[in-house]
Amino acid sequence: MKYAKIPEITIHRLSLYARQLALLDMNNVKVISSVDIAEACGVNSAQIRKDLAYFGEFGVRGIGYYVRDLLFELRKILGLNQEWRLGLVGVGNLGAALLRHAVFLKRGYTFVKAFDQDPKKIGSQIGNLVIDPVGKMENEIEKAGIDIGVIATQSQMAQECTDILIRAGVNGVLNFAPIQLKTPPHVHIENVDFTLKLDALCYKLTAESKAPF
Amino acid sequence: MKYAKIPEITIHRLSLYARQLALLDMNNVKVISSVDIAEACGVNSAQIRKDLAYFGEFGVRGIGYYVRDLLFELRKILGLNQEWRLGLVGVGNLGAALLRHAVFLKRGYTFVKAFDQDPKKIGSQIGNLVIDPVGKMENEIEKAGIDIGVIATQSQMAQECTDILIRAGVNGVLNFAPIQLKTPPHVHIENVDFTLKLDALCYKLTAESKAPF
DNA sequence: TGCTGTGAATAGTTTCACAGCA
DNA sequence: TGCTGTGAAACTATTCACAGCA
Repeated sequence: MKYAKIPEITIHRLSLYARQLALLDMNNVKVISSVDIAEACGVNSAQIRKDLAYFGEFGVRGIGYYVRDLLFELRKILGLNQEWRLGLVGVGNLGAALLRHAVFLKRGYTFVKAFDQDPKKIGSQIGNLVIDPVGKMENEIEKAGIDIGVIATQSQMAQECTDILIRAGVNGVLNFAPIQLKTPPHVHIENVDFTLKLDALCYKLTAESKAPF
Repeated sequence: MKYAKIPEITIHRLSLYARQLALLDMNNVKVISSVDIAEACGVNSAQIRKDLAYFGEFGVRGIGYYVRDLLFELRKILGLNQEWRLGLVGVGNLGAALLRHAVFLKRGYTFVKAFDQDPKKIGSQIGNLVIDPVGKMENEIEKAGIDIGVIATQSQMAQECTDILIRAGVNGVLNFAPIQLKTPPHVHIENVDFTLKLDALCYKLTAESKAPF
């Protein structure tokens, strides 16, 4: 085990491995080799062993990895062995869909607050959450003990809302708005940017049709 | 200009640059330097010049880049100077939100078909689209001339639906399901995976609180 | 034997630093 | 002068290949 700083991409892959192991565990698979995880995740097997080596030695030579043990370790590494409290900012089409999305709950993420600036939405209920005004955010976030802010506002509002989140003490932001947020270094941002992914698809489809065959 | 193969990450950055340039153009900025684009996008300025160099010489020494010209070139490179026809598979919370999402239309993407397997949803209307049964997909997709399939189904359905898309001749898939899709090499997949991003946030927030200060 | 863990080799990406040009 | 475009250097990530061990 090394004490180097861990590449971002390794973390993303660990999450991928964890997901795959959860699937295997559900199917009652007990032991698996790095080659088989690699196959399922579309990566090289040495990559997996290297990724894991940042954090310890989890395998058994000649055998492989015990699915449930490795899953447990990965969840511990990623910090998924605890409940995370999310606050949603912007309850438009996308925001509302996220609130209702089962994936979050299944994985220990709970939306405990939702904010919007539209007076027509404020006070209305989605699931068991009542939508609060953005004006109350700064106070409510601290009260509710929110760990992670989820930005699903229009792009124009995103920076302003993020600033409020940060003032309220939130250090992690999941940003769905297609904009580069400016934040102080202690705040962690992850962007979910599907317009960018769509553009990349278009490039590939276009470049391919231009290429000589 | 080089004829090397272009890294995926360069394409993603080009999309980022294009977005930034569109913003500048809207604000009537005429000329900009790589240093200023770099600042706005959070990258190194040499990076931008290198990325552009894959495709040509778009700048003027001593001056910088003409915003509108560079934007035009980037849109051409990415293939955004045409209309793209999208087909949605899975009209759940997320799928319905995507159909209603203004971002797509603003950028030349149009959903021309939507499919679901739920008999209660089939025939109902969202925007100006009537939801069709998944059973009709293979035929309808070819008829509708769909370029890109958007998977917003449950994970269990995602692979099956993708297979149908591919059989119907779709070569580009934007996948919102948290699963690694298996596809033949000529098919391009982009994954929009916010559970993975959330996990990464949790890691960073956790690792930080463990780190020595 | 058959796997993991890892040093070494390779491949890829980013940044520096400056020549070259409007 | 003040920028771009780009070789060279530095850095980072991936893959190979095999020692080491259950």
